[in-house]
This record gives sequence, structure tokens and C-alpha cells, in this order.
Amino acid sequence: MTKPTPDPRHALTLRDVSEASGVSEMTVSRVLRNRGDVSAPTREKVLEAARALGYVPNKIAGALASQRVNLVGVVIPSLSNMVFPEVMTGISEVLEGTGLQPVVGVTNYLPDREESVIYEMLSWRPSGMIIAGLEHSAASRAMLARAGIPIVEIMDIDGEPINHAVGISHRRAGRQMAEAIIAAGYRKIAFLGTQMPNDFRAKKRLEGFEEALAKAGLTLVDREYYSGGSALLKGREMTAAVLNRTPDVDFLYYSNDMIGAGGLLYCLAQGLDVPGRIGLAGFNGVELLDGLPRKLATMDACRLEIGRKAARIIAEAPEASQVEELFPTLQPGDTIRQA
Amino acid sequence: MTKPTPDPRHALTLRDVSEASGVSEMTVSRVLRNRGDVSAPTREKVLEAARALGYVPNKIAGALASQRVNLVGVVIPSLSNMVFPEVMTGISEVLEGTGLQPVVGVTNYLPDREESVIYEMLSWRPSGMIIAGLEHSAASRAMLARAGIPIVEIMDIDGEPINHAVGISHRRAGRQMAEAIIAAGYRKIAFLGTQMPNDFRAKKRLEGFEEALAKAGLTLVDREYYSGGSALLKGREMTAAVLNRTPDVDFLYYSNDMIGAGGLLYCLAQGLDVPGRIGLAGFNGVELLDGLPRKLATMDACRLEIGRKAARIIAEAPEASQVEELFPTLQPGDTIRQA
DNA sequence: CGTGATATTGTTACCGCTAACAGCCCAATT
DNA sequence: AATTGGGCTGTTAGCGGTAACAATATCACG
Repeated sequence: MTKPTPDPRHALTLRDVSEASGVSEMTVSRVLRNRGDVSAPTREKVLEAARALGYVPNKIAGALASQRVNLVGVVIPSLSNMVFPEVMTGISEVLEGTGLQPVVGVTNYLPDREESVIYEMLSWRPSGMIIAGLEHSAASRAMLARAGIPIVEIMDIDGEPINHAVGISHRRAGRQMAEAIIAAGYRKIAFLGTQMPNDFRAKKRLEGFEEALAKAGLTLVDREYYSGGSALLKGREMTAAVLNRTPDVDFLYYSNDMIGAGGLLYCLAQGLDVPGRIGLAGFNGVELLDGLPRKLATMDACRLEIGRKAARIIAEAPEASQVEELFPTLQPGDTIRQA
Repeated sequence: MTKPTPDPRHALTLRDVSEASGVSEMTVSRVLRNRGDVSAPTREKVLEAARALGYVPNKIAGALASQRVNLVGVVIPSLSNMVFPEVMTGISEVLEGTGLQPVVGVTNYLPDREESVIYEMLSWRPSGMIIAGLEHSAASRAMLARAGIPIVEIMDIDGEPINHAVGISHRRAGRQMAEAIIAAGYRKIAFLGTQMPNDFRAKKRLEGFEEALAKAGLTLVDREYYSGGSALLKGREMTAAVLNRTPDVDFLYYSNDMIGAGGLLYCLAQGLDVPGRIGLAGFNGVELLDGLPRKLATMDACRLEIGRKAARIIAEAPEASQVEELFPTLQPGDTIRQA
């Protein structure tokens, strides 16, 4: 033991490791990054010293010097609705092998908050950004466009992307569901969804849905909105409200699976004949539905694949902008009459 | 050859803003950070120039120079089980006002992965770290202990914290639930839970549970484990398996609410008398339960409050280590007989 | 044994920003 | 008028690494 206690309060730097191992800082840096040739014995010496000291490199300094940051910003509206965790899984999965690391920011569907999250993230000079949605404030779009890094807008492709986009057409998804419902013979259709004015994708689905209804000469017979609270419970309550107000309704289209699940449980508890007397459908294809007594009709939003593809674009940083459209599949489940 | 037009792709620096506004870089820095005195007209000029250029400060350089990083690392095992998003909410809520910003890392319950996530985070020199659980590899503990920043281990307090801890006693929680079940007159009790060997908190709950059973002269009449897949569905399946194998079981204790909910739906579908013929209980107090046809007995894990308190500790960085124990409340719901 | 090629290690100059301190200007004070 | 003390702005010297290049050691070969 040379130094009894080399000031434990002093933060370790490359210099400490370099002194401990008797080589230059540069060589230590090379060993720790596995870059450039270093002789085997030197490498060992350095690694040993670093391990013994418990040295953790300072990426702040490293990033500044190398002008390279292995971070990818991911901006999403919420973590609590089961949809984004799966997107994250896809992203992490692909980034894993690239040395890139995702950093998540949550906006709670607030444009102002989104703007500040983006600003904050860009100030760390990430290698790329993945952002949910195509709708952003002018300032947000400007910042992203100027950042000089690949930007991927995910989930949605109905609009003008800043750079790249990966997602599905929610308008088309809504239309498809409506067509399937009409084809199954339902005519008195109601919509139940969130109140959130900034959930543009839910809004687009509804637009597509109504568009298809109109084409068939139909209009929604009722609609019910909610905000906040337990989605499952809200689903029950909203369903009760609609059934009460519009007793002859024969189909309930929910803007997401969670409230759809609540509605399904309610209908079953009421002893309603599903899908004979009344049909139901949600949106997202969440795993949760597998455990329900009856499988809710839904449309898978390709979340995993969206995450994967977005990450792949960031990793490859292609010159040309690209828009990847994915096509959700309708899962009829047990809550739509089979024709 | 000089540049005729100042390359618009050239990354902006303080210097660009300083030139555009005719003051020194230092003054620009002061304006943008709101630090030190700057005259009103100068401030305006600078802000105007910064806005016009679309300048985003480089925190990497700033952090290196000031030796200050406004990041707080949060290391959690998973995002998909509804429990951590709520902890995150509590953390964000408190950090909001402090200028600190959470950065999340996910370990998937893998110790190796936890180690590398911690290493990665520490290399950004955060102002503090919040980590789920008290069980970590020796290397992880060493890194954290040496980092010279406040460390808060959350969720659990049954063990030796590295620095600070905020959580509940899972052992005690298990014990309490067992006592309530026994008091309600149930005697043939089965456990249904996850297989994950690294979910130490679930393990501790089970230990406490069995301990209390033993004290009453009882042992589990059956147990069933699962891993992966849709928790709700697994809950159904496991419940079916147990009821089949051990027909006279009169209570099912689930390691989390999600499988408990699946079990509850199954029991109701089978027409079993709940809680008369058979009782059920879960753990966590997830919002989801509010929407179920009958309310599952559970124990709230104080997740929001844990997040808040942990963040508060980081923000205040107290000298002395502190351990905050929270006390979960038992919510009997409708699935335990009332004595 | 000299020579160029190759392998390994060191030196220097920043990266973009901020702490600390230095300077300047001008009103107020003596 | 000289002095003083704020208020405001500029200068200098890093922060802890890394790119690029320089230097030295080593080695094969004619």
C-alpha cells in the first residue's frame, strides 16, 4: 500500500489511472475505449489499475472532445398507457447492438412540455431523436430541423414529417374498422374515447371512422368522452352512460383497448349478448386483452415494429428522408359478429 | 478559401450568438443562464439574437466547465408492470421545480444489465441516483458508493442501504396480508407468483407471508409460478391449474394485482362464490382494479410517495444517510370475507 | 548493419462553455 | 477634483477527455 488513503473525495480522472499504471493518459484512453493499438501487457496493466481504482470514465469530457454522443432522445406523450413501453422495447432491442443509448422524455400530451423536453434533449447533442407524432409547435419543428441529426417521427404517417417517419395511418385504421363493423351488419354505432385534444392520433382514427360511416350513409348515434382516471373503470361508466342514453345502440367503438375492456366487462356483467345484440371494438392490441373472458376486437398498432424501425433509421442515419408505413391488422376477436 | 456564406449546417455555439449580438461570449452565457448582472438592453439584444439563430446551448460543454450536471439517474427493473411509471410520476413531480431532470434506465431484472446501466449513468456524472431495490452486485454497490453523489434505493427497506432508502417492508406487507387472511377464517391458502429469481421484493413478501402462516400453524397448500406472457392471462391459467390440482383451496394469494385480476375474472366466470367459497388478494394497488367487476383485495405499495420522497432526498442532498419507511395500507376490497 | 515499415506510445491543441477575476464607466461622496 | 463603489462587460484559464500527428521502439530484410 503506497497511498494509505488517496483522498477518496477526489473525483477520479484519466490522470489518476495513468499515474497508477505508469503510462500516458492517451494510452489509458485508448485502452478504455478499445481504440487504436495497445500492447497486451500495457492493456492489462491499465485495465487492472482502472479496476482497482474503480474508475468510471467521464462521458461529458469524452463527448465534448470527440464531438460524439451515444445518446438517442425519445420523446413520448406518456408511459402509463401500455403503448409506449412496447415501442421502447423495440427501440432498445435494436439500439442494443449499436452502442447507442435511448433517453426518454415524457410530455403528457402537452405541447409546451414537448417543446421544453426537446430543447433540453437537444442541448445534450444526441445522435438522433425519435418523437411520437407529427404535430409539434413551430418552435419544436424548427429546433429539430436545424439540429443536424436524424429525426424520426413515429406512430403516425398522416402528415408532413420533419425528416423521417415510421408509423401507421390512423385515419385508414379508423376507416378499416368502420368498414368491418358495417360489413358485419351493425348500424347504430357509438364512439367512446378520450377527451384529450392533443391526442391527434385518436382524433385521426375517429375522423377516418366517421368518413367510412358517412360513405355508408351512417352517422354516429352517440358519443361519450372522458379524461383522467382509471381507464378500465371509465370504460364501464361510459358504456353504462351510452347504453342508458341510447338503448338501441348496436356497436361501441372505443378509442383504446383499456376502456374497451372496461366496456366489455360491463356488457358481459349486464348479460348482454356480445357480439349478437351489441358489438365492441378497441384499438391497440394490448396484451392485456388476452386475459379477458372474451377477446375484444382491436387493431394492432405495430408498436414493437415501429420502435425497431425507428431505431434502425437512427442507427443508419440515411441521407435521404424516408417514410415507412406499416399496416395494422384487424383482429376481430369475439366481439364482432362474423358475417 | 474563406466561407462566403456562414455554413448554415455549422453547429451554433456561443460565439455565433456573441457575434450576432455584439457582446462577449461570457455575457451571452450570463444572459442565457440568468446568472450575474446584465443590463436590460444587452439582455434583450442577446435573447433576440439567440432566438433568431435558433441557438440551443451545449450542456455537454456547460457541464464540463461548471462541474455541474442537472441529471438524476433512475434505475428500475421494468416499465411495463404499471408500478414504476407511477414512481416516475412522483419523481418528476418533485424534480420539476428543482432544475433537475430524471433519466431512466431499465434493467429487466438482470443484475448484469443493472451493473452496466449504472456504469453508463455514472459516466454522465449525474447529481444523484435513484435505484430500485437493495440488492445489487458488489461492483454496482462499489461504484455507487464511490460516486460521491446522493444515492437513494427505493421500494424496499429490508436490508442495508448504500446511502439513503425509501420504501416499505415487503416482508411485513406479506405478513400483514397473511394475518388478515387468517383472521378472516381462511385456512387452505395457495400462492401464485412470478418465477423471477431476481424479484427480491416479491420474494420477501412471500417470506413474510409464510412466516405469518407458520406462526398460525399453517403452510401453503399449493403454489404456482409463471414467467413472461400476458399477466392477466397467466393469472387465469394459474388459477385454473391450482383449483384443479387442489380443489379444496380456499384462498389465493397472488404476487401482483395483474395476475390477481386474471384469477378473479376466472373465479367469477366459474361461478365460484367470492369471497365466501374462496378469497383472493394481490399486491400493489393498481388503478386497473377499480374497473374490475369486484374489487380485489390488495395492498398499496405507496409508489407515488416513494417517488416523491426519493426525489426530495436527491434535491436536498442531506449529509446524513436516511431511511424512510412507508406503511402500506391493506385494502380489503370485496375478495376477503369480512369477519 | 543500415533502412524503411510497422507497432506502440507520447505530445499538442483544442471541444464549447463557465468560474474567477480584472477592467471600465459613471454616479455619488468627501 | 479625487476617491469610491457598484453595475456591467471582458479576459484568462481551465473542465477531462480525444483527434491528429509526432516520436520512439522494434523488426524483417537485403
